[in-house]
Amino acid sequence: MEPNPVVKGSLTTIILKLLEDNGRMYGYEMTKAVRESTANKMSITEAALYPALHKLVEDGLLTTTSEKVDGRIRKYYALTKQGKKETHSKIQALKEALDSVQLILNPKLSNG
Amino acid sequence: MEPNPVVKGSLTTIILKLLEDNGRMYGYEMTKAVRESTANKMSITEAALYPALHKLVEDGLLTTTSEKVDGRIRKYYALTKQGKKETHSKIQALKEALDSVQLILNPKLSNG
DNA sequence: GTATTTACCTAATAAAATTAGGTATGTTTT
DNA sequence: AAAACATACCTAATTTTATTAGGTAAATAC
Repeated sequence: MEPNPVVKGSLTTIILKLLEDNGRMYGYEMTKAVRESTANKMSITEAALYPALHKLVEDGLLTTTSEKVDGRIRKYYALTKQGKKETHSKIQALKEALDSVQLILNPKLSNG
Repeated sequence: MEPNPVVKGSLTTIILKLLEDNGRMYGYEMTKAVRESTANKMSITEAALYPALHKLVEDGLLTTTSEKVDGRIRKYYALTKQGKKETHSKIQALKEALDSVQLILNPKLSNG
């Protein structure tokens, strides 16, 4: 079974959360981390991931450093000070949004 | 506090869910239902809603009937047979997607 | 009679993801 | 050694979806 793409609009926040938890990561590592933590149910596609990473750097939320490991280039990403600040509020906002959708999918039956 | 828009990509499934629960509804009613069931935390904007409804009709998942109530037109929407079928799988898919994001936001700490 | 609520809608733009690739090195399998 | 798979980066074109920013019109509340 192919893993499904992650919930739309959540990618940026997921990246920030991964970096908050792990300090620094490279792109390919993030795709594996998501597949693992969701038991292969969801994945982030590289075609969505890399542009999102570049935008976060552009917006000043991430910094990047390249390293050669085993003959291959890795671009590590880490949160900037500003990135750390915004991470908290974005995670909070996403959690609340998810909770609201849950409320709609599991509405209160209480009318009596 | 203004309610936030609903999680991106979830609108179509939310519409189907509302109609599954309520039999038939009109657009404006759906916007109120979402605000109510989320305690005014989330709303669906009409600018997103109406095009989404029209597309669902076009795709054969909804039918519509117009009624004049208190001098104003209401366009009621209801699930077609095909709409009912697809509703189940779309709700299931959205639930799994939400669960996966939850797993990423609340990762297992279990490494020992 | 003004504001708010009900009730529908669209056009232009922006944001985000998908589709569909491409490049290159290292590792494993046959 | 060739083929397949995994690692690791990337982009261009398109599509999907939502936002911004309105508009129309009738009923109701103030």
